[in-house]
Amino acid sequence: MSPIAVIDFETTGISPGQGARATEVAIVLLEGGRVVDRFQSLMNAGVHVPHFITQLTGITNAMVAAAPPAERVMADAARFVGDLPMVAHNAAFDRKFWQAELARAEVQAAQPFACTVLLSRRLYPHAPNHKLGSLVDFHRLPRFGQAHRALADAEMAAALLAHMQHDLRQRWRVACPEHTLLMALQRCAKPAVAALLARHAEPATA
DNA sequence: TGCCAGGCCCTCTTTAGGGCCTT
Repeated sequence: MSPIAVIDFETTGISPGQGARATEVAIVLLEGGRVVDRFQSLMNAGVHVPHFITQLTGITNAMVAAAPPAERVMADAARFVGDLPMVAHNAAFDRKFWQAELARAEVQAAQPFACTVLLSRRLYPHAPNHKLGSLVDFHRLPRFGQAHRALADAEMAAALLAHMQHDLRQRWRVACPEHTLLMALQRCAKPAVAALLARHAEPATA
């Protein structure tokens, strides 16, 4: 199975269009259901970290001030990812920051993003909700480190993705749940999910 | 003055509204 880069950002706010900047990025490479490599760094974008964000993440202004410049971190992150397809939990959020921070670093960003929220809504419609922590508990997956830190959340998103790929193989008989299938699945209208998975299922053996 | 994200998705919908999800 081809590797997938699972990413998570910690930021100063909700939208780069409103001036929010990244404070930390973590990326884990998932291959064959296992994490095979990791990238993590705080970054200094020269902005103030709101008190609310420090309470949520534990990331302080002093930590960010001591971190390497955001442009250098993002250039390193882009080299780490290469042209691998990407996954994030609520990918619309992380994709916005990935593209905005890479643009500031003058680095191209063309990776396709799949979203574990959209996938979870299709594969597990009976989950109590689709927050990352709730899904980790719902599927009885291990927790990693401090929630709302980038590496811990990226590890949990990767564990969730690996669990989805396992279920696609075991429950829906999908032989090869690669990133292209994940992209098709997350775009698929919910009533058509079963038909899509059936088209990708291995033929039943006699 | 008052507002300030945005894409997805459900429903008391479709000429709309509001909750979810991320920090």
